[in-house]
Amino acid sequence: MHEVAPALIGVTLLVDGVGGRIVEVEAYDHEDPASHGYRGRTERNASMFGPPGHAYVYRSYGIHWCLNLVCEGEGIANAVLVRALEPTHGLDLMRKRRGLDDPRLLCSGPGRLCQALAVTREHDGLRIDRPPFSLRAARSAVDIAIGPRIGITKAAELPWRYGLAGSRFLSRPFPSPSR
DNA sequence: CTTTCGATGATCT
DNA sequence: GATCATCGAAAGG
Repeated sequence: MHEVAPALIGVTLLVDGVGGRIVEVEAYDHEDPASHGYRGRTERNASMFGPPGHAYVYRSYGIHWCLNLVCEGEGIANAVLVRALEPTHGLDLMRKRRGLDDPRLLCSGPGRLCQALAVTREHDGLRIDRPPFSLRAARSAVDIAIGPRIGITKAAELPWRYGLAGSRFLSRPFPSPSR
C-alpha cells in the first residue's frame, strides 16, 4: 500500500484518452479509521474489497465523484485516492467539462479531476488497465513529497498523502520541510 | 491573502 | 438524524 501509493506519482492516467500525470495521491488501508473500508464491506465500498487493479468510485458530499485505485489482496480493503493530475491529454475537453480555462484548476482535487475526466459511478469496479482507463508508467524517477491527508476528521495526523514535490498542479501545497 | 458557509444526497447509525 | 476522503462563492483583513 505505502509502496504502491508513491509509485503512482508520475504515472499517466487517462480515461477515454483524457487525463494526465498523477501528481497527488492518498493511501487508505483497512486498519485506517478514515477509510471507507474500515468498518467492513458495504454496498458502497464493495469494489474496495474486490481484486486489485480495479477502480473504486464513490459520491462525495452528494455532489462530487472521487476515484480510487484498489491495491493489494482481494478481500483486504486497501485503496489509493487519486487527488490531482497534471493535465496532458484532452485539455479542450476538460476545459469544456469544467467550464474553466486555467489548466491548474482542471484536475487539482479529487472532485475536479473526476469532473474533468467524466468519471462517475459507471466506472466503479472497472479494471484500470483496460479501456476506458489506461495507465502509462512514469517517464523517469520523481521527487516525492509526503504529508498529512486532506479533508478528513479521523486519523488526520497520519502522513499518508504523497505528491510530486513542487508541482503546480497539487490540490494544495505540501507543508514545508520546516525550519 | 484568510475564513466561513451552503449545496446536496447517498450512506450509515 | 448525523456524517462526509469536496468545491466554490462570498465576506473579511
